[in-house]
Parts: sequence; structure tokens; C-alpha cells
Amino acid sequence: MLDRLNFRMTPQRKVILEELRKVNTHPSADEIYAMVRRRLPRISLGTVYRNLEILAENGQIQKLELGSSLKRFDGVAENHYHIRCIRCDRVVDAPVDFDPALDQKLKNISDFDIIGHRLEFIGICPACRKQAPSE
Amino acid sequence: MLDRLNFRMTPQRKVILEELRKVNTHPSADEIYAMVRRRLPRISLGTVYRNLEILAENGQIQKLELGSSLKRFDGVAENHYHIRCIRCDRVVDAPVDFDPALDQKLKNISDFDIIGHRLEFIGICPACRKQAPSE
DNA sequence: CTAGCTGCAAAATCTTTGCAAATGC
DNA sequence: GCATTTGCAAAGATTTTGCAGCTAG
Repeated sequence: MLDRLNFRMTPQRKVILEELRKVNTHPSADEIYAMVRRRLPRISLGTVYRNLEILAENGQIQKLELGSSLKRFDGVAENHYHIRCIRCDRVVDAPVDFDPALDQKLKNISDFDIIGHRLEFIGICPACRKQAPSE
Repeated sequence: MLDRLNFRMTPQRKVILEELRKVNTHPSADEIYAMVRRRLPRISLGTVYRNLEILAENGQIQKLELGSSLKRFDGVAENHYHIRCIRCDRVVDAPVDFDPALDQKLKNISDFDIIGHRLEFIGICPACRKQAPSE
């Protein structure tokens, strides 16, 4: 994932980045829109979406829900992990054991009651690797 | 999260569950709709959504994209983990170190090229716990 | 019986996109 | 100067919901 070549720092993009770095609440696009609008009343939601996409692509911010926007379902109810192909978005089960001990790590240092965790590996599947090995 | 009291096993629900357990492709709601429709041509998309929701609530299947349906953004680009409150959907950073060694576990046993991973803890935040300590 | 479920269709929610004008670099 | 970006508005995609009739238990 290479950086954009001509990455222009517009006021809109700058404010979005600044506002996002001010908080630790992991806001949604719409919440970011509201925050930014206090400083740039004429900005549009579309611009916010476009910039979040670009900033994430550039590694300056993170998108928390990865993959496509649609939910996926798994017929196996037991706890297990997944691997998602970053190219085709296919999801397969990860061949590693579920580790319940992970939750313990947080039990005493977080003020949340920890119920469980979800782990997703990100990678490139054999089919996609074959299509474009490098790049 | 308690189980439904009167959980009725309708043909639709049964077929959805069967079809989902047949595959290991982690289909989206729409793909499940297509699969189920081969056996129940008159089923509606709405029924599929409703049943997936209920089955997941009952622990018979898993929803992979947890939390709300909207994407969330993080101003911190470095790798780190999150905790999500299952009640209010708030997301905070998890006070544990990122563990790059996790990826290694898969390096030789998976046919994917592993690029990274994403870990999200699920819990109940202090504010929500206060509101409804038990239940 | 009757609470729970269904199909249908409309609505709601979230995100992307086409376009002409504006603007960083 | 010109490729990129913007605001606006419309379209797309996904999910939820109201309702009247149906049905499993």
C-alpha cells in the first residue's frame, strides 16, 4: 500500500486530522463531521468521508472496522480467530487455538469488565498472491 | 445476554442455520439470502436479517463485525488494541502492548501471507456497569 | 389459542460518487 | 497551470421496521 504521490494538505484535511487527534473516543465519520463543522461550518460530509479514507490509506489514522462494510456470519459458535484477505476480503478460520488467557491480561489494569476478545489476522490469500505477487 | 424465552424453530430459521453451517466462507447476509433462497424461494431478506440477529444473540452463530454498523476512526496510527463496550458501543484504547509476535504463530501454518492483526476486547465500561450492574 | 414469526414494501442509516467550481503547490 | 480537492446533491448499499396475515408449540 503505497502513499499517494500528490498529497495536498487542505484546511479541511488538516482540521479533520487535528480534531481526530484531540480525542480518544474513536468517533464515527458522522461524529467527526460534527466536530470539524464547529471550525469549518461549510465542510460537507462527503469531504469528511473522502479525507478519512485518504488519511487511513496514508497511515496517518486508523479505520477500526476493517474490511468491507458488510457484516459477515459464521456458523461456528465456538470462539476462534479469523484471517481476512486484504485484497478480496475473503475470511477464513485461523489455524491457531483460541487463547482465553488473553482476557486475563486486562482483568486488573482496565476499568472495564472484560467479557472476551476478538482477534482477526490480516493477510493476503493464496489466490490473490498469485494474481499480483508483489506490489 | 440471556437467551430468548420462546425461541421457535421455524423452517426459515432452520434452513438459515443449516446453510450457514454447511459452508466455511463466512458469508454476508445477502449471500446467505441467496443460499437459503434456493431451498425456500419465498423467504425475504428481512427474515434473513432478523434470524441472523436472533441466532447470534442465542450464541448459535457468530457475527464477525461486532459493534455497531458504523466505522470508527482512530487518530493514533500506531498499532494498538481496543476495548469496546458491549452496551454503549464506546471504544477505548486497551492498556496492553501490541504483540507483533502473534503474527509469527501463523507464519508457517497458514497459506496466507500474514500482514498483521487486529485485536479487540469486549467488555462493559464503568458507566454502563453502574447503570445496570447485573443482568 | 397466541406469542412469535413471516413476506412485503417502505424507511432509515451509512457511504460513495458525479460534477462544476475552487485551490494548493 | 493543472491535478487535486471541495461542496452539493443524488445515488448506492446495507440494514431495520410497520403491518397484517400466518404458524409452531
